[in-house]
Amino acid sequence: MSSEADLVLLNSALTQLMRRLRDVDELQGVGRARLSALAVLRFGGACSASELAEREMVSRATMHHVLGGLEHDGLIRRNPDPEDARRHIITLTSRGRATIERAHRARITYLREVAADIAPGRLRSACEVLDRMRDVANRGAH
Amino acid sequence: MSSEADLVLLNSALTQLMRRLRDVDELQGVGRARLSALAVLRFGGACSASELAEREMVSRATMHHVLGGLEHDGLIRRNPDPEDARRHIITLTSRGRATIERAHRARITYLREVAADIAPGRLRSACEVLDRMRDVANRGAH
DNA sequence: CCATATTGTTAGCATTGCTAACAATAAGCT
DNA sequence: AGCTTATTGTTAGCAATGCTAACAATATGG
Repeated sequence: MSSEADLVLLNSALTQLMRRLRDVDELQGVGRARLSALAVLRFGGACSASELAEREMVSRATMHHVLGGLEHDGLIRRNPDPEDARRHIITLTSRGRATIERAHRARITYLREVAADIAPGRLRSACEVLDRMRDVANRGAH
Repeated sequence: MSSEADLVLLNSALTQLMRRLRDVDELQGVGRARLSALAVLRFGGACSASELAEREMVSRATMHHVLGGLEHDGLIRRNPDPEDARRHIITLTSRGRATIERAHRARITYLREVAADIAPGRLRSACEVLDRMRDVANRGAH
């Protein structure tokens, strides 16, 4: 039983906040898809290119291109899988890990600045609400 | 004085929720940049191509391409400005207006579903928090 | 052993973004 | 008036991110 006006406000706030986070990301000099792939590797662990494509909900061909760029920039390595000659296990290089951690820090720092004048209790409640919404949304997305 | 863990959670929830909203957008059969341009025209009013580019924080060349696609699909019109022969005033066609309103409805409907089990008071508070954060972020972005 | 599936790869396309250049037009200054 | 400068739309050309369709190499299941 949520108010229409609340949801409209939420939609535009989400959209514009996300745009600002994109601006923060762009300062890293690594594209969105590449940064996102690094994040999946960092927080989800090493895996094959196909599995990475699946986690990112992107085609294998697209992930192949993204990984090509990341490898060219020395942020990942493609290691042959000893148990399956078709596969490559994708791992972060130390530069790759440093890059994604720096980008993550930049986002958190930015969010802290932007939330500076929000009462801690209200902020926490809002985070819980969004986390719950994310959960419900992801449940439906599979 | 915001907790690190809250902000980390907020970042991932924002990112993933936004991805779901993108999925909803894609069902409209109109690309992101085009949908966004339609939204600016619908909720900000008719304006020139350059002004549209500025509002979307995108180059004139990029906006020119986006408008080309929208015009080709019959969603906007480029009308010569009687007061300035260089300019075109961009207006929505009725199909363009219908398209952006349908897309907006789809987003709101989706958010309502995803927030179905959140208590109205908590949801409202969360919306206010995000609205405030958006305000602060946009203040810094100009 | 043979059919089928999976994995990575390539080719080719569309969309979204950029910068650099250009012509037409407007605006400002002397 | 004329001359310079700024703005507007446009084009060309590039890069990144996405797609599908096809292919070879390899696994897997009968």
